[in-house]
Amino acid sequence: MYHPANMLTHNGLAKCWIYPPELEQLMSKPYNRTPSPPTLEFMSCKDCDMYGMCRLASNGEDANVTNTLVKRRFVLRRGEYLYRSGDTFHEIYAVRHGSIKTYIYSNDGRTQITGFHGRGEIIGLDALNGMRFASEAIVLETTNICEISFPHFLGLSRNIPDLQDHMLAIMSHAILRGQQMMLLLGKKNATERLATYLMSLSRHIDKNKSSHPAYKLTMSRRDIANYLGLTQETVCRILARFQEDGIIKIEGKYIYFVDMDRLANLTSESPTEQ
Amino acid sequence: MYHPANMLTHNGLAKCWIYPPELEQLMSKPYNRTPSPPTLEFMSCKDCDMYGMCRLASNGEDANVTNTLVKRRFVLRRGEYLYRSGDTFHEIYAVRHGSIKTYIYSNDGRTQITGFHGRGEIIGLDALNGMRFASEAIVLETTNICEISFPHFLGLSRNIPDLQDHMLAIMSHAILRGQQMMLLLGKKNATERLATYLMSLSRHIDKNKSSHPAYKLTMSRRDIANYLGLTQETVCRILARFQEDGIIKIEGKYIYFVDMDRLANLTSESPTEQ
DNA sequence: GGATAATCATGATCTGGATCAACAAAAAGT
DNA sequence: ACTTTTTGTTGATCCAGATCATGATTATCC
Repeated sequence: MYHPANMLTHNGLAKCWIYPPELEQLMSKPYNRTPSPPTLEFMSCKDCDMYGMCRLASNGEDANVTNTLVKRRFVLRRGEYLYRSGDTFHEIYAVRHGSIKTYIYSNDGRTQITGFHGRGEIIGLDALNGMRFASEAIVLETTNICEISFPHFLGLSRNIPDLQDHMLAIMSHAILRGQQMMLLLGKKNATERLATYLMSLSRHIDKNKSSHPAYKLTMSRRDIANYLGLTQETVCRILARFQEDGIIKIEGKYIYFVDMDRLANLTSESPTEQ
Repeated sequence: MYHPANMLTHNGLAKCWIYPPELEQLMSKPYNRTPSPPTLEFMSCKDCDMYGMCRLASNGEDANVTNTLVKRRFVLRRGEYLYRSGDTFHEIYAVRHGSIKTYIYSNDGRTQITGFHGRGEIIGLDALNGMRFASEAIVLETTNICEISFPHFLGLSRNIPDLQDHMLAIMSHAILRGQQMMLLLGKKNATERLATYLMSLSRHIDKNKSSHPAYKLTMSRRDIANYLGLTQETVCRILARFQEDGIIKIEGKYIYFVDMDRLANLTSESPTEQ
């Protein structure tokens, strides 16, 4: 399997066994070479999109307490790999807090980013056909990850049919997402791609940051461009135009959504649907 | 849900209950407005990629006889819909023989073909999140379809864990396919796209047709172009160039693979993998 | 079988976004 | 604090593939 030279280490050792929320919070605090990491506020399982699934596994009891599905949580920092292509598959992962990018290689070394994954999202599902990861997952900011042993999950789902149904729905959703990306890459122009992408961030938007809903872009312009089948320069230019037009406002890594209706219109999708 | 005006009828009535192979064969024979339909040779379940799954459902017995998983088979003809976007989801479908294209709409009416599906492939898996079809499936030639009731499947898989695993693997594979398409649409040029597409047909290649492996293109140039994020004209030109270069040979709807090694090199993927 | 409509093919022109280039700003490292 | 590296920004130029146009085949329909 092709791997271009890469400075980043595969820090499997950064993983550690499950620990109480207070300690967890402490562990993700500012740390040597990271001047101002995102503050990792305490997050209850109840705020996680995976809560439904975790609760199903716990027979309806509070998943935050029972930990039936998730046996292990750990923290990874920017630049660390969660898995690499070719790794044998044992676990799937849920993002509890933070963000991760996944990408694949063409055989001549070009890469295509296949997704940015935020809180509550499950990744690694592309590996369970073939039992090896075909993609790579790299962490974009200090990220809290729930690890789910796949054999353990299968065992649980034998007795809890709803859990199986839930997984099928999640995988079906991933297939849908792929189809939407085919539409974006195959039929939309650069402006529409950017607008669609920015709108898709709205799910993670922080409404308490300022007068306008804000989002912290943990990925670089280059990453966004790669994901959308464009170049860095084009992404820059279009973001600048959106800002000139008063649709967004950019301040460093933060993007403020000033006029989301207008942004929605630029996606070529009606704003009500999604 | 958006539906552009369309001449073709949603012929749900073309469906009929399961019937013996001989009758089945008879039913798909030449028929009024179809001057020379593809001859539908008798096909045993053993030749179908779904055989493994059907046999699992039948507890290892011959699926051709037991019909545990598939309760109904039917034939659709060119231009008929298998399902349309917005239809409520009850069944998934396996292509037993023939070919089907699936596509989605952007909200302003552009379409993106999301796949061409041949024998042994399962379609409809994108619907089980939301329980409505998000895509449309239209038949490209006289096609033999196995219908699998999804609730029935779920019931079976409760008692047959391997069946569930098999389904997860199939869905995982569909996710992988989507990622590969993102790479193709996001990073490959027109020549590479065509070469990749033609190579992907090799799975269905008929080696007995002539001196060279042959494939009958049941989809139009326009469909291929749409699928690959190109225009009709570009597809035409590149196919013509491939022919000039002695890589393929085109005769009407048939394409002959003259030099598959050279074709594989043009995909940007090493020929050994895939 | 002959009219009509799709589909396919190929040439001429145009353009959205890539590429190239040069610098500014921010991170990371010492 | 100061250097080095990475990331972001903006302008000038170029080109792969879209668009436009026209005719040749091939299906479809009555």
